[in-house]
Amino acid sequence: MFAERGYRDATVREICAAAGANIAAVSYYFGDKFGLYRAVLRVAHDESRRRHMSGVPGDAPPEAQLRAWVGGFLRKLLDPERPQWLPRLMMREMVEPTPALDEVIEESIRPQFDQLAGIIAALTGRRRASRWVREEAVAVVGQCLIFRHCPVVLDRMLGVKVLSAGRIEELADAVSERVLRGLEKERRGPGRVAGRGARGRGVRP
Amino acid sequence: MFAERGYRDATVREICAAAGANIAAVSYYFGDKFGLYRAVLRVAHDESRRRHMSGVPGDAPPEAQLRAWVGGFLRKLLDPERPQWLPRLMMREMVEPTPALDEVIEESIRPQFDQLAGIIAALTGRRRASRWVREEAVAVVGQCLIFRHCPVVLDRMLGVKVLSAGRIEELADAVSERVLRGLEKERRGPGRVAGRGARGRGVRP
DNA sequence: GCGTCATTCAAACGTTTGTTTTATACACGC
DNA sequence: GCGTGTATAAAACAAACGTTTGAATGACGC
Repeated sequence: MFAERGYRDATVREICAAAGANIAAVSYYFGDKFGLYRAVLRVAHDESRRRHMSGVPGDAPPEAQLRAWVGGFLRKLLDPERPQWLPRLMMREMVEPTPALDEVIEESIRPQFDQLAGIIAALTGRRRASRWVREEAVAVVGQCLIFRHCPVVLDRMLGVKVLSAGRIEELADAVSERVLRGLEKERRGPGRVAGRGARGRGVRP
Repeated sequence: MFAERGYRDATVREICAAAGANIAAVSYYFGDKFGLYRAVLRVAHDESRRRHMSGVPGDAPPEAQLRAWVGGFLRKLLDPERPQWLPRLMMREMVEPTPALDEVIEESIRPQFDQLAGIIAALTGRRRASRWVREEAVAVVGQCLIFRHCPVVLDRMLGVKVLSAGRIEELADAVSERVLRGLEKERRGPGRVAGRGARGRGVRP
């Protein structure tokens, strides 16, 4: 409910009603409403970390790694079959930061971002910590986040429901191919498979 | 105040106090709180449209148009010298849509988006309304929006303050160059009367 | 001067909010 | 059985919210 309606709009009465608990329970167990929110946030990115860290094979060519990373990220953001409140809660925390944001950044966002930067570094032969690589990574993240950030607007601009389950892998293909096209000139020899390296790995349902 | 604290958290009493007006004025002039919000939203994107529509020269080469569009968009989002509440308000409306979102989409977002799609169409020779062009446009928007969406996180990931005034043009350069790199293969020559219609081989399967 | 209208103001209204209180039910050691 | 500590329940609490009321103010035409 915090994810869906925001901290302020989610009332303890509704939360307790949905949980089948008494209103006084939140004060009894968490001190106050914000204590409950912090607890929710904690289990949120515990869950998030456990789910995502797997899935990007370290020995595959970097093109495939990029496709796998984008796919994992988009599934985490959009897959209707997994709890949507996880990414929604983090989105909210970014747009409207509470004192709890720092913890989310260090424990959940940075490791994932560094992983992506590593893949781009491997693709281009540049240093993972370089400004250029990190800005490219930001561009990749931006292309993914917009789908979670304003799906309603995108549905209207594209004329389709982006959030539908089948579309996710298509989106991941499109994003990673676009990124690879953009990096074409910078790509170094070994893994060079003319953009096809990333294909065919999709876990289509 | 709606932009800074959200519709719900901004109270009528605070707004009226800051405006030097009486509390009953909002009921008298706007009907209720939401009427006031809609009025604010209206002047917001009136202002927004007036400011942005200028500046993208229609007769320049499409590469320059793209750079101008991105620059204008990023300045609108980030320039600390112009009122920040404008883009913040729209961001909020996207993340947490109210019944007023429809109006914002049609009157403010869509014209701007179509303008970008037109530029990409001119760059690649594809139809402005095609799915491919519109998805490329979404990618451009995504790369820009992320800077307004979660500046705090980006500062931490990049190790610099992205919002500083001097950086905006650098960012615009980086984004438009990255996009042009990604469209390289699709670009048609500067002699721009080349064949109309769908350019043979689609990238999409 | 006077009535009329639009506007402003302080006060009050009825809800809803997060939180606290008070009472009750249950489990366990002795 | 009994006291003790823990968990749940319903009710009450004060504060804050959006909104309404009714009186006061001022300008204007006649």
